[in-house]
Amino acid sequence: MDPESIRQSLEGSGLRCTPQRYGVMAFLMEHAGHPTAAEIFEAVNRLDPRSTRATIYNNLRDLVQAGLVREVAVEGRSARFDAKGMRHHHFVCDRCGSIEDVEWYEVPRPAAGSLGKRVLRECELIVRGLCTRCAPRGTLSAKRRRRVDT
Amino acid sequence: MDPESIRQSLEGSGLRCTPQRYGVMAFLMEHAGHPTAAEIFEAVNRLDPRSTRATIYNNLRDLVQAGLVREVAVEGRSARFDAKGMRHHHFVCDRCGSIEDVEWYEVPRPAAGSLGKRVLRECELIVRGLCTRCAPRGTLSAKRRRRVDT
DNA sequence: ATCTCATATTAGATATAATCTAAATGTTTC
DNA sequence: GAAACATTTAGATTATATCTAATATGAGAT
Ligand SMILES: [Mn+2]
Ligand SMILES: [Mn+2]
Ligand SMILES: [Zn+2]
Ligand SMILES: [Zn+2]
Repeated sequence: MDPESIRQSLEGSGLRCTPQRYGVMAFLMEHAGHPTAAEIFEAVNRLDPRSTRATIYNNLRDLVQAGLVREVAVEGRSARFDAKGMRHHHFVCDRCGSIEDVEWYEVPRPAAGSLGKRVLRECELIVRGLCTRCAPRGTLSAKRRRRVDT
Repeated sequence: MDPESIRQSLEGSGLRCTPQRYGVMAFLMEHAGHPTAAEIFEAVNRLDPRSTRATIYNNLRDLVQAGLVREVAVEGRSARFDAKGMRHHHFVCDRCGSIEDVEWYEVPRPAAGSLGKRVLRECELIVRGLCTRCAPRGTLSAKRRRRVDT
């Protein structure tokens, strides 16, 4: 990912380009795996400038507010994050819980009658099933939902 | 909601129909508002047999395992629950964060090519926008995402 | 290049949500 | 009614996220 373009998208959103913030943004752009704050913390600190937990959370909050990052809507304990690049849907594995991107396509909107006075902005999809790694092991025992390690 | 049918769905899933468990299930069936564990705790205890926090969580876990209840996939700190009655999609308000049901309809599946070897089970929709209460106030200031009280 | 100050980072404390523990209570089976 | 099993309970514990207020720093102004 182009370092200069990251700097520019940060500054274009009125955010200073600090090493810590840059690290979070760069990591999210390079990893479409929807990491948790803890995973981001560990990853960016494995390289250089040691960020604090608080800094990671602060930056995630700022990046979300700026519209560069979003928190992914999934069930489960900890928030997962996603650099907002190309629009896309999500696939969630019943067995291991991994979340993968699914190529964007327009989805038919609910009938006007069923929406009432609500103002609709977007329709996003959550596709569920078994991921490539879990599919072979059969459709049973989709219980544990334990995230297998990459 | 018919008390006897609740009892039956519990026992049909191999769960004993205790007052505490019944209370959780009945509350979820009567309130399509996707309450948190804390909200359920407070509500069922406002009536009679005082459940413990642990009991609420235990029963939610059991009900989810039994397939009678699901945890709703949304962003945010605490888990939200939903009695699995009729299939439906969800609407999430950008402004107040409220989650409402949207009448079910089949959604076109992703192209086979974009799914790869994944095994697809279901496609559910998250519709975003402004709820009936928030729509009049205009589309701006969709920032706070503070849940307004009912 | 240096100054300046709004912004950002930090360590640690605190808050909140969820789970665990082991003991007590309730229910079913024999 | 005793044994076996399921459920509830209070309280401790863990996990996740946020807050605080002291310090450091980046980027524009000079
Ligand atoms: Mn994604
Ligand atoms: Mn629902
Ligand atoms: Zn999987
Ligand atoms: Zn609203």
